[in-house]
Amino acid sequence: MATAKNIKPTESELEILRVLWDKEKATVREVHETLSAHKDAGYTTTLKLLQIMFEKGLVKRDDSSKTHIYQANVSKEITQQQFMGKMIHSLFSGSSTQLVMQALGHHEHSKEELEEIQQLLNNLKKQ
Amino acid sequence: MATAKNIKPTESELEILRVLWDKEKATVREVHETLSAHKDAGYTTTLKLLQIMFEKGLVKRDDSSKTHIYQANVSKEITQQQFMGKMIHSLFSGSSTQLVMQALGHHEHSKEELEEIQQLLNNLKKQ
DNA sequence: CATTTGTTACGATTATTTTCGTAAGCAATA
DNA sequence: TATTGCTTACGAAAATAATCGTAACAAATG
Repeated sequence: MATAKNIKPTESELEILRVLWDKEKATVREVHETLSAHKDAGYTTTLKLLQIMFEKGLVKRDDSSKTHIYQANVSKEITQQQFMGKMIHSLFSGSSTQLVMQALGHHEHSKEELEEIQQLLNNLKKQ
Repeated sequence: MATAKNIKPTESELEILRVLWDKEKATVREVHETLSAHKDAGYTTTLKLLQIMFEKGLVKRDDSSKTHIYQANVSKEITQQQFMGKMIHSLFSGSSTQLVMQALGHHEHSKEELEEIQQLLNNLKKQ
């Protein structure tokens, strides 16, 4: 089971993916140590989850040495898009504009960030 | 169990909330009929779900007549914010700006919509 | 009045997700 | 060599979510 397109990671799987996206490569222990900061589950729980994710193709691993080394097998960008799509559909009646307005209106954005958004907006308007 | 702040609706519950947000008030049958369009589950499944949601405070109901009339008890806006917050945290490293850019970049927006966003952006820049 | 139809209540089953306990193996080290 | 520590594998329990079957009842209808 090499690649896993359109497989939706569960909540816990997402937490692990976040660690892997951040670290690029990691052992079970490293992942578990990182998660431990704000969650408490046993080591074997993390291990099992990674094994399941491997089955699904969400991660790949190098098992050439005793201690396996894991790596994400789905990109952060694709996963973001997947979840965004789902969210737009289920909470914003399919309108990504509504979602954008919501996010803009209800969260803090620095001057620099607003400018960054303005740039992108300008580009889009040119089309 | 009157109000249910910070209770996260499940996938199925969200589907039902969508119907209720749209219809304002509805009987179990109406909800079920609507869902039937793109999902197939038995009538009692929808009923049970609505009963559970009532327990949790996600919906309220008028049971003065035999056929109960349900109504959402959490607003679409609050729910949107909840999910957005979760998403920003779990997939965009806490940056709502990144989320906005993603949504702007990867989805279609009409000229009118872009203008609408520009308006909001202008307002934000004034602060 | 008897029957059919539509409704709620609710226990129970099934499916999915999360968690953990235990076994087995290997490698470092006492 | 024996022990200790860290690792994977894996079955199974616990927790959560979704589904349905059946009973009970009331209102409409024949």
